[in-house]
Amino acid sequence: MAITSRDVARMAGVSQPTVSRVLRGAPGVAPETRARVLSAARALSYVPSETGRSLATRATRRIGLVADDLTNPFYPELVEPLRDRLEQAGYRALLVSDRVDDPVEADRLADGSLDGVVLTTTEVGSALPHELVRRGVPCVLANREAAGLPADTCVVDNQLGGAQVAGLLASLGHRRLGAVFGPASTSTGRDREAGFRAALGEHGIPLRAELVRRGPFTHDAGRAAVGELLGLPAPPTAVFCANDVVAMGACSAAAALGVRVPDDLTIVGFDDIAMASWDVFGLSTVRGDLTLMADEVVRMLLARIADPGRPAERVVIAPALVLRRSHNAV
Amino acid sequence: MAITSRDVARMAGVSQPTVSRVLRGAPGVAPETRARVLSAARALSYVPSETGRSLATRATRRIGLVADDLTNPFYPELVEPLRDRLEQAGYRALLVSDRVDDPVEADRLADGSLDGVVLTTTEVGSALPHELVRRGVPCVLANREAAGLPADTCVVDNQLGGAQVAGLLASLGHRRLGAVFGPASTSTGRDREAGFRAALGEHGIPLRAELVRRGPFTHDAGRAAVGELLGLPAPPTAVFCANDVVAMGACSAAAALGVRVPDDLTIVGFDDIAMASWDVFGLSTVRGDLTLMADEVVRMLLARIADPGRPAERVVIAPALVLRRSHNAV
DNA sequence: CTCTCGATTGCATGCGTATGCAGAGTCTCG
DNA sequence: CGAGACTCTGCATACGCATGCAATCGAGAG
Repeated sequence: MAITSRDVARMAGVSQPTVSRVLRGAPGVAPETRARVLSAARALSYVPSETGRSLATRATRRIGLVADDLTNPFYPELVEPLRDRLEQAGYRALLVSDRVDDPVEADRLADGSLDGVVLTTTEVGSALPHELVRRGVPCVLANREAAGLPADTCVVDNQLGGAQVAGLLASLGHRRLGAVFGPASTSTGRDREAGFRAALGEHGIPLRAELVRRGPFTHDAGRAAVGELLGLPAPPTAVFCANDVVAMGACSAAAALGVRVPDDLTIVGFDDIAMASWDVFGLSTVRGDLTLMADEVVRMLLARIADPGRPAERVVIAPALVLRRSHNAV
Repeated sequence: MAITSRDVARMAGVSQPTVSRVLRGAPGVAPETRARVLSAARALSYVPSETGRSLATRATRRIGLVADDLTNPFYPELVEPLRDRLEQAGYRALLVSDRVDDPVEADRLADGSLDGVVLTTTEVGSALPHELVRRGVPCVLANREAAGLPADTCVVDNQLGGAQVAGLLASLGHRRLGAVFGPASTSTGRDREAGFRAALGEHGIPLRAELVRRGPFTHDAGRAAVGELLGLPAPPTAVFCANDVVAMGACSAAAALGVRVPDDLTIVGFDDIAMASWDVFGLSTVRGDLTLMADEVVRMLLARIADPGRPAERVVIAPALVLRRSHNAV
């Protein structure tokens, strides 16, 4: 059915291995032969079968990018530079969904169709990364980390980021703070909270339990949580949100209740996704350099593919406050 | 290195083909043998090689989803139901980037690593879909269509949607209309514009050239365009935007200039992405049922894989106005 | 003119799985 | 008790490409 290297060989009057050598640019082929093969290949629209090649070389030049929820705009923004870097390195990036609950997911990632995997939505208790490491699948954790896992990791310093927000709110004079933290099952949610709380403590600012909410990294969670906070008798003057999407939910809550941002309420997010800079939000937030993260992740992944036995690395990226218009002094 | 069916066979004391039969659930294997094989497979953490299987069966059970720009939230929302439906049908969905300019992209999609392709970001002049059809790669166009291409297609009735918006604005009494149309190189951009213009004509409402802008489907394009329109001596009272992201750019422009929505400016988008319902936007827009689109696309793709010679189908999905708070009567 | 060496190219085979076919038992029925 | 039917299982091979090794050819050296 499909055209194979044999068809090309027949047409060019050479053997199949010669076709293989020409198309891979292998040395030791006479220029005249090379030209004849290339011309035959073009005439037949021949495309080497990835399957055949993979079977023979035992490498697929494909990397799986595992992202749970693409409708969270953070992930496309992380996936994009990862894809670029991988492509530069001669690998194709394949986005696969993360059905953490599904035990066959590990099988799917370990079925030999991928040379490596980048996990971006690992949870603290996820079995997937352990499973992959156990099976010897080269694997890098990006964005989120898993405790006690000897795997290459690249994360933003979320604790420092949380502390930076605490410092900002303290310097603005806020004393009645609210927070919508992310899931404790994620290192991002946990670390941002820990850094925020610790730094608040250093500034001698309390964080009252009744002004703290917790939820998934979604707009609706932020909207519901901040809606509640704003309905309290003594609402907070500032809210730290687990990430930008949650912060936008906070903006929604404020908009719905007629609360002005930043006049009546300071909102700070985390991630600095592209939307954060839209005028309707003008969100003050914390930025981690995802391009740098992609660089490091790809570097580590390629190193591990080349040498599966190398010790695991952990790269931490410094965050930076991005000050826009959603914060105000008291 | 990796565990193969031979290893399992050796451990279970059977032949390799028997292992293959057991793991595929083929009939004609004694229950006792089946149990021994399964136990050996489990003990060895054996996962059948997708590559070997693909080579033997000449099918990969993988479908490529081609989406140009995942940072446009519309695409994740289309990709998600597509992925679900494909998975239900026993296929894996692989998101691949669309480098339309790159001529090797067609090769990558036709290298035998995919059983079929869904194109979501086709442009009118794209060579890719023609190339795929020519090479016999089963292929469905979703969301956007390409003229004169005998390929299965599923689109929203964009002309009707544009007409519905025109009707809405007319009924609200708007007479000084602005528009930010999408690229003429996309069927969505072109058809929405055509339907809008035609219906305006029927209502006897002019669309002045100086109030029309055109640009890509991005926030920044909408922001810039509407910023210009609002700066005119006689700005429009309503703007129809090519899609929701552009409409959100319009919201940004209004916010930046202190123009109130909908009091001073009516904004209508297209697509009804999830963000459109956020309180900060409350965007009135046009909805196409992407779940239905995914159903139809997958149905057509599977039918074509089963019978490559079948005639091409074209399914059109009816749009519906979604009225929120970004529109107002004059 | 013969020998050696290098440049090309073909041969044979392996990668891991699926499958048609044959062979070995087992069972049943006459 | 024998034969045909049926159930299992193994054998052989194909899928498309890559690669080690041998073979061939030509050219330059001696």
